[in-house]
Amino acid sequence: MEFTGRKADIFREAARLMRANGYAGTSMRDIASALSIEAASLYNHVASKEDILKEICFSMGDAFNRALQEVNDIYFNAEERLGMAVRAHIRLLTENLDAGHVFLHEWRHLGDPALSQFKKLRDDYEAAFRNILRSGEDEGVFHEVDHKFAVLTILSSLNWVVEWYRPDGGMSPDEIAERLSRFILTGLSKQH
Amino acid sequence: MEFTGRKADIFREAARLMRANGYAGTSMRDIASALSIEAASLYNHVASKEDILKEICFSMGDAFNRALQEVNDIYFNAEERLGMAVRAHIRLLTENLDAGHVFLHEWRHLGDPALSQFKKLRDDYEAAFRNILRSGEDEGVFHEVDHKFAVLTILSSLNWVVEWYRPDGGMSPDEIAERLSRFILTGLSKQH
DNA sequence: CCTACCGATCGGTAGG
DNA sequence: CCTACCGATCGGTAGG
Repeated sequence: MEFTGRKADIFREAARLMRANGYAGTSMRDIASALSIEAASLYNHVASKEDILKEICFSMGDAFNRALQEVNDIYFNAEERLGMAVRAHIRLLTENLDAGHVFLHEWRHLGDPALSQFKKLRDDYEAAFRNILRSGEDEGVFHEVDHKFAVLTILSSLNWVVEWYRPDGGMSPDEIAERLSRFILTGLSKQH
Repeated sequence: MEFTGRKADIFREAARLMRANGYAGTSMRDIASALSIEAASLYNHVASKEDILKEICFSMGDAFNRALQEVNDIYFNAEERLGMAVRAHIRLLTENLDAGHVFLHEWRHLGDPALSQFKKLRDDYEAAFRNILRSGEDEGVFHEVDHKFAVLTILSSLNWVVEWYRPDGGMSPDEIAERLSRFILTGLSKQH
């Protein structure tokens, strides 16, 4: 996240607490207490609790879209672009585990119009991903599949990383991305 | 879920509300109101709010383990067993979308000792799934992969179904299971 | 960034 | 299953 100073502190601690206890389970007093200030002082930096959620969700959503845009702007073949997209996705999630979790699960606490904007951001991302699958078919290297279904399945296996990834575990983010790419491309079976 | 009468009503409405608003975002008054009774009346049927969460999480966890046990008890080859396990998993989730969502995401609000018991239930399930992959390698039909990593990836793509499945959508649960099995086995690529 | 405070709502209990 | 209620905590504001 591109924030600095006090605001960054607030978003960081809020994301950490909301990941652990959910949006409704995290009070403004919890966030303030983590920063050793009073709850009322938070309102000098943010307008409301939902404002904090908005900033976290949209900063992550923007980062995902920018990263995928970059991958799709350069010319590479579909398999290379898939690998790059997977790596970028895994890097963003593993470098922002707390905000990533909030982005993936707590957005449902947004109210309109933020909720609709957020869904659009997510739809854009999925569309850019489908784009890669279509290229792969055009190049004759990917099976013809239901793009919507395939992208949801692929993203689900990427997103679950926030549930089990540990920075001090045995695998680096790029190693995880590499294995996921291979799995997405070739599957489990030897004979098909 | 195997409950009947008033208790079943409570669990059903609680799961629906907790899926939409999270555990902390669902009050006992919300649940009572959905049943047109007073909050205090709920305590004639359940001991506490956490008690409701416990029942939902454990009834789903038990159902998943029983289903997978059944698959593994019958003799079939690994590829058949994988297909049956996937189908059973998708059926359970799509038939219990609300409870499934709570099972997958709200368990973190459990306190010990329930939390530890729940994690054990989940670990048992993952172990039974790894069992299938090991059989597949022994039979020489599956690639040798990191079982822990592979099972997490497979389950993630199955679990994401609760996020996008709509009963009135175009795909039946068994159709979804069929496509997921194929994807898990063969992946996207034509040449590998 | 703080003190002091608002009305609303929370999980839960007593007693019937 | 209800009325009546408890102490605690909630998001947020006024005013400095």
